Amino acid sequence: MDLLAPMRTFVRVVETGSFTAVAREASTSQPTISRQIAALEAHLGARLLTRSTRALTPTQDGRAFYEHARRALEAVGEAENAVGRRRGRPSGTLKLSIPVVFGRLHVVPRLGRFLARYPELSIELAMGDGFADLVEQGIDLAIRVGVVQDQGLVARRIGTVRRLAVAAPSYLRRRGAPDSPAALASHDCIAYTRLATGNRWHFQGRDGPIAVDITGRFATDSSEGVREAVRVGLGVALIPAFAISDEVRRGRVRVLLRDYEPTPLPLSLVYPSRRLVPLKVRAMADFLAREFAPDGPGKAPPTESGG
Amino acid sequence: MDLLAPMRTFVRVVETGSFTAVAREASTSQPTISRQIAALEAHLGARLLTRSTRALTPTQDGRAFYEHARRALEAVGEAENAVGRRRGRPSGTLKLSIPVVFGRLHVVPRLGRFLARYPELSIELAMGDGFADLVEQGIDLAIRVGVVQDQGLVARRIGTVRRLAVAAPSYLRRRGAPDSPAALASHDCIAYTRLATGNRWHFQGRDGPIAVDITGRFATDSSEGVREAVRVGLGVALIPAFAISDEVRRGRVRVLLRDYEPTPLPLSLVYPSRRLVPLKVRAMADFLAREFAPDGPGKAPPTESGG
DNA sequence: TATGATCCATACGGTTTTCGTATGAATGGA
DNA sequence: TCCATTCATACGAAAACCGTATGGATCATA
Repeated sequence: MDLLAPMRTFVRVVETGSFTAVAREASTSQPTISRQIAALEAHLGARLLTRSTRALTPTQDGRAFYEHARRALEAVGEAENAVGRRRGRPSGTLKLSIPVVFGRLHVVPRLGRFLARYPELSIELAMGDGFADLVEQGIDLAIRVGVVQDQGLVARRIGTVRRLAVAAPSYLRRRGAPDSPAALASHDCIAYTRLATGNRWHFQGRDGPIAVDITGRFATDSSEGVREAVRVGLGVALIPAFAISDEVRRGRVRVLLRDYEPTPLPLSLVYPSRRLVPLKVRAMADFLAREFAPDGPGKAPPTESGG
Repeated sequence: MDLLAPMRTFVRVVETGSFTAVAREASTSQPTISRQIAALEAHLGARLLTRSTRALTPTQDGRAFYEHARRALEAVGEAENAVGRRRGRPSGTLKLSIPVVFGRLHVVPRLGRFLARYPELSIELAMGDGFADLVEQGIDLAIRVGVVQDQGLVARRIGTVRRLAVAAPSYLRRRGAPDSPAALASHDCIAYTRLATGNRWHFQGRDGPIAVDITGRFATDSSEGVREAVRVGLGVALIPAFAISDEVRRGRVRVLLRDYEPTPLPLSLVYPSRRLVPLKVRAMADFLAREFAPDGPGKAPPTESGG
C-alpha cells in the first residue's frame, strides 16, 4: 500500500487536531482522511489517535510515529530535491537556532531575503545561546558564538566576533578603571557562564597573549543579562562589539583597556552530522556564510575574517 | 502519486541491473517495473537509468537519487518499526565497522547469535581500524579502540582494553630487555599511528602515571602490522592483550615491564548522532554492550570495566 | 435540560487507476 | 545471420479509490 499519503495526512492531522481541517487543506473529502488514517493504523497494527468527537489526541504510539514520520517525509523530500526539475530547490521547514542578541540584530533582518530566494522553504526560528540539545530539539542549523565543543555536531566557522571590555560610568566612578588586564583581578567581573573559558579572560596585548583569572559576584547564562548588569553598574564584562556598540555610542558604557584586545570568539554554523546534508540546511548555511563573510554582501558585517 | 513503491523498485533495479529480475523478485510482471520507473522519472523530471537492452546503468542523477532513496526508505522503515505490531523489530541492513583483529576474534563469532535474534535484519560488515569517513562510508555503527575524537560522532564506552608491552625473544637477545618505561627511550619502539597519543606511551606504575617519549624506525597504521613487526623482532610495542596473548602463550613474544601497566584504552561504540537513533543501531549497540560488559554473557570477555 | 452544530465512521455507486497478457523493437551472443 | 533476452507499449479486465449521503456521538448554547 501507499504509505506516504497517509503519513503526510497523519502529520497534518496531529498538527491541526482535526480530520475536517486537513480535508479542506488538501482539497479533498473528510472520509478520505478518515480512511487514510484507518488504513495507516491497520497497517501499523497500532492505534495512533484517540478520537473523542471534539478532540483528537495522539496516543503514545501516535506521538512516536509522528516524530518518525516527519523525519521520513523530510528524507523523501530530500530525495525528490536531489535530481531533476526540482534539483537545488530546497523545500520544507528549516528549524534555525540563533543567539538572542546577535540573531535579533544581524540574522533576522536578513531572513526576508533568504525566504524570497527559496519560496518553497519555511523557517521555524528558535532563539537561544545554549549549545545543548540542538539535536534533541530537532534543530537543523544553529549559529553559535564561542568554541563549539559538542560531540555529535559539525561546526563550520564563518567569522570572528570582536569583544570589548566595558563598564558603566557609575561603576567606574565607584571603583576606578583598570589600567591593565591584571588589574581586573581586583574588580567585579561579570562572567558569562556559557563560554567554556569560564572565569579566565584572555587578551591580546602588545607583548603577546595575557590570561587573567577573574572574580566577581554576578554571573549569568544570558548575554542580555550580562549587558544589563553592565549598564546598571554591577561590574566589568567582555561583550561582543556588535551587542554593545550602541550603548558605547550613547555614553551609557565605556570601553576599557583599549590597548588590550579581548581574544575574539569564533562565529560558527553548527549542525548535526549526516552523510547527506539536507538541501535546505546547505542553502541556509551558504547564505549565512556569504552574508557574514568579510567581503560579503552585508553592508556592515559584524564579523572579521577568522584569526 | 505513490512514491515509495517506485523508490523501492528503483533501488532494487540499480542493485540488480535488471527490470526482469526485480519483477521476479517482487512476484509481479516486468511491465509493472517498467511503468514504475517511467513514472518516477516523469515525476522527478530526470532520467535515472540509461537503458541499453543488455545493461542498465544509473545516470549521474540516478546514482544521486539512489543514495537519497535508500536513506529515505530506511527512515520510512524506522517509522514503521517504531509502533504497533512491528515495534522493536529492527529490519533492513546494518553497516557495521569493527577493528580488524578485535573484530575477527571477538565480534564476528558473536554475530550469529545476533542475526538469529533479529531475523529481519542483515549485516554488512566492514573491517578497519580508522576513525575517518565513518559517515562518508555510510557506517551505521562502529567499534573503536582508543580515544574517539571525531566531531559529528557519538561515542558510547562499553569497556576497556588492557595492553601489554611485548617484544620477540630475538629482539631481546640482541638488545636486552628494558627494566623500566624510561629505558624504552633507548629501544626500538614500534608505533601504532592510529592512536592519538602517537609517540608518547603512558604507563601506570606503582608510584603513579609515567609518560615516555619513544622513538623507533618502524611505524604502521595496521594493528596486524604491529604484531607482525614484533614477531619478527623489529622492536618493542604496546599491543592489546586480546591480540597477543596467543603469541605470548606459545612463547613467540615475551611480556615486558610487568610492574608497569600500559594505560588501558577505552573500547567504544561510535555512531553518527541523530535525534532518532535507528532501531537496528540501538539493537546492535545494546547487544554489543551486553556482550562485552564485565559481567556480561561472553564467556571470556576481552574487556574490563571502565577505569 | 433540550436543541443544534460539529465531527468522525460507514455504506454505496460511479469513475479512475492499476495490472497482467500479448506484442513489438532493439541489442548482444552464438 | 539467427536466436534469445530485455525493455517499451497497447489493450481489456479487475481492483481500488473517491465523493455523496447518512448515522452516531459529543460539546456548546439557550
